[in-house]
Amino acid sequence: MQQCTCADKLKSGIPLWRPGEAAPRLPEWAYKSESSPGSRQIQLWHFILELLQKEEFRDVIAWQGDYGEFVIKDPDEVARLWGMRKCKPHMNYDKLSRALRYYYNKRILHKTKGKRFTYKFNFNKLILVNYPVLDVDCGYYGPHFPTCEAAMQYPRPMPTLPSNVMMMDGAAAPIPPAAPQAVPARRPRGSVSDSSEESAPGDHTAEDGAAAHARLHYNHTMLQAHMYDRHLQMQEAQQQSMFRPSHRPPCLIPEPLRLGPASDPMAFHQLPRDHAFQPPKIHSESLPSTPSSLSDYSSSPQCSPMFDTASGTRFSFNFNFNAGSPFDRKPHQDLRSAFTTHVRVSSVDGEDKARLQEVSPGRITIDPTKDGRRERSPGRMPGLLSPPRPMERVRSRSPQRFVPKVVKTEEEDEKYTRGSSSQFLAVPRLLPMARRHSVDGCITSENNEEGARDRRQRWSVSDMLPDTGKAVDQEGGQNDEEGKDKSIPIKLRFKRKYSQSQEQPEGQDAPAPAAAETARVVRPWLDDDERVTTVRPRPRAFSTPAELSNQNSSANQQEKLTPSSTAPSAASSMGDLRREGSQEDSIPQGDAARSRADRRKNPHPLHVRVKVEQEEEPATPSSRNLAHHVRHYRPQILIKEEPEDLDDVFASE
DNA sequence: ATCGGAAGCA
DNA sequence: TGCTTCCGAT
Repeated sequence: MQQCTCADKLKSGIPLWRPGEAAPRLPEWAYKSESSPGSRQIQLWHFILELLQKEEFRDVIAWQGDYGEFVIKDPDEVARLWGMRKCKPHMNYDKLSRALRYYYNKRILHKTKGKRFTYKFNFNKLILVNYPVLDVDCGYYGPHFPTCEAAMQYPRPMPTLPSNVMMMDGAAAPIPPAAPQAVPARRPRGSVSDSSEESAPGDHTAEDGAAAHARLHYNHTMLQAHMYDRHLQMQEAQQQSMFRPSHRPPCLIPEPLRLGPASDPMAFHQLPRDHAFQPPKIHSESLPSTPSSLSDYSSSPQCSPMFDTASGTRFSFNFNFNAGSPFDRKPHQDLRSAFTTHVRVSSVDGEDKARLQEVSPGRITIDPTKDGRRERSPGRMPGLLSPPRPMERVRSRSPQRFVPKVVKTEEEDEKYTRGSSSQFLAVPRLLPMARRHSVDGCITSENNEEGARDRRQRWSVSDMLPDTGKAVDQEGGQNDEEGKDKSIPIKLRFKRKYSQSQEQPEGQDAPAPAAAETARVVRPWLDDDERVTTVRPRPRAFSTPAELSNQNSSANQQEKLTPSSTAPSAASSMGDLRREGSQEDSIPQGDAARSRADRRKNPHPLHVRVKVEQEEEPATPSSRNLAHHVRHYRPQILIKEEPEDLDDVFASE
């Protein structure tokens, strides 16, 4: 019996059939599954990424348009190749596209509407699902298949990045990454195997499992943190370009320091360049012709998704910070969006608002006690930037000082529904709190009277927090209902109120604005699927609005954003924020005790509400496919930013 | 062209 | 579980 599988043939170099040939009559082995116990077949999206990486298939399938977007130029050929790989000689585009459509529900892909044969990867999803990005075991797949370390042609550390700022789970100091030599032997190309089992940290290295895991954790955190930073920088720049006269700062990011291996926690960039995967060009007509003034981002990366084909499970990106093409920016931003996921600012003081987008990974503070100014939220700081594996739903134990002011909009609601999934990477708008504005139908309280009432409302809310010891409704029994509710636990009372307000139709016949808004906006409890972490904004000195105001308008084109965009855009969000921040002179200082300079240098950390949000279940799953849908029901992360504490917010009003 | 239900397969 | 196959609807 011939046990030769497709995989065997591929490994041995025996072609199944050449692209372009008529569908052959396949030999017997071709009809056998290549799957065998312990090794899963290649998945379609892996395969797509493979093709996208290979130069020779540029005329068949290629990156195009936005980041993660690709166009199948020759559907029949792609189908044939896929069928070849899967030993399905009758594969065609109709079938292949059905498989692709299944990725819609899984949020791996979505269709680029209006563009034929054009789909877009949801790298956000991929990253989360395939966490960790880094692994100590990095397979090698030949020149087209980057090793992990090559994939992590990591941006050189920011000069401002202290060596001890990342503190995950209480770790006081970073664990240095393994030396490159520790990377295990390379796997020959062609071994299509799922390394999910075989690449567990420590499996192939001499280091002890805990250390490996810690390092992995660290690496992943660093990666995400850095991406997060770059994401924010990009948003900042783009947003500036949208709302400021054009003119660009000479250099947003200082020339990176060349750090030695000992001091460089992410020394991947010192690895040989020939391992680096040359990313597909992410050029496109949708990207702007960026003026040279933009190109002085010293560390603009070439950033391209890469699938670790050897592992079959990991997904990574290439950073080439030496190859800063202006065309890199959009992808770059999207990539970072993938890590920041959804950021919303709802309540910060003027300066923090203005600086929020400058949050630096080097300043992401997991251990909040470092700031001696005041005590922070206790308890574990969940992995906003380093999600635990597996993703766990953690209930924040003590959200005492945590008074979120989340303005929930229909837009936001829709954003997380499948219907608007075309904006996977969109970052929701940031809603300034100190001076709340009406956004998409949200009720405002701009005038003084309402503002005052609003303050009372919010104070009352904070007073109702369990830890204040003042669980007395200072609203003075606005209605009988509320008086009756006194016997109800506070949290439940608020939940009820919140729910009621959510059910209120927006717009006409709204109840008293302040009450409605307060009820809608303030949600002082943590839901079961929410957690709290803390982010410290990067010091203002790193980039100022004035510097950023020089941004030209090309980023606008780059984003292809319009005010009427269906989904809130990062840039518009940041625009809201920036405009708020620019009014800082008109906003009373939130922390009178601190000088402005001091606050620039040491911005208050921000509480971040991290929501592990279940995807919306697809509507009306069929009976048979119900289980199917459930299988694909995966969590996502929603990040909502919160003020460090109430003093800043309330004092600023 | 695209979508998605349904059933089947490994 | 991840498709593959088929097919009716839009």
